[in-house]
Amino acid sequence: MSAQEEPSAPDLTRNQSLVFAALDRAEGPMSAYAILDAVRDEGIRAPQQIYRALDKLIELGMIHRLESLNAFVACCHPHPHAHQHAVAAFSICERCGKVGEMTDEGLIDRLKRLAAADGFQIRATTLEVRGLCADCGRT
Amino acid sequence: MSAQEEPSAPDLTRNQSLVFAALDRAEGPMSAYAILDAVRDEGIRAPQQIYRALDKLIELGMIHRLESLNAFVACCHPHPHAHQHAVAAFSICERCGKVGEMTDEGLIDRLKRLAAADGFQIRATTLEVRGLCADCGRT
DNA sequence: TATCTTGCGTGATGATATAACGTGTGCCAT
DNA sequence: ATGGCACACGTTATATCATCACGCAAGATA
Repeated sequence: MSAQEEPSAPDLTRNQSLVFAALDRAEGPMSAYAILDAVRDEGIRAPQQIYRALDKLIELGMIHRLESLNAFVACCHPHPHAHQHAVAAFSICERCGKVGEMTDEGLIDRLKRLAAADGFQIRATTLEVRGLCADCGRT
Repeated sequence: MSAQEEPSAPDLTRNQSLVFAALDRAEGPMSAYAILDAVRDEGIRAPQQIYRALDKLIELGMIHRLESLNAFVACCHPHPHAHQHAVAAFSICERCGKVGEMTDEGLIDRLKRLAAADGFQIRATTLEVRGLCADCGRT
């Protein structure tokens, strides 16, 4: 570990901050265009501005993309950036839309080994399950 | 298990057959519009016709959707339809585009348990890894 | 026959994502 | 200081992916 790690995320640009704030407020997944609507008042006008911010935030590990939803969520981890965060699995409730973020080192390990058996080197992982969350499962 | 299971897939409609054949020939993922281009000669003209066929083929388990690619692949399993097929994990090479289909019952089990710990009931699973395949990994 | 279901064909539209271009700003080696 | 570089920005246009809504036709079924 090297010396200076600010605990919070100071180095976001204005657009990146606005986009992250919108996602963070939402406490649920938002599409890029929903985010655009949410920040239009702050002077952002074009999809491209959103997508550029999203790319950066993903790179920083502050948000995740949900491929099966074409949407984005703020990462649930307490510390907003820096510090390696493990590959996450997402549970997406098809009834209420709530998204849970889960981590299981053993699961990831197993996946890595499965891929490695075919000589495949993993660079990124998408792990999403859809179904009913605890609340909705009670019917 | 009930009585009649034809070993092959006889009950596809014309459009469904054309779409499946295109995917099967390709031996790689195709977008819906790429499929459309591939079957335009056979009289198919509109996206809707493709998407309807894709929906049915997915329902039959003959093809898979790759969420992280917004594309589709023919299922690698020998038997084209009927007979329950396990949840699959896909490895997607970012260099050559090749897609591998892997299965690991233990992995799925672990995922199920992880979800169940939160009271989540799984109905569908997306499991895709991106990286370098064995060939491309040799640089 | 009357009705149901299922798939089809079509035109329009909605939703998601990127291309391509130029501008501005900070950095810093020359 | 000035020229080059890297990076984010703003904007227009366009590409790509997916669905809606309508009506028609054929086969099942009662």
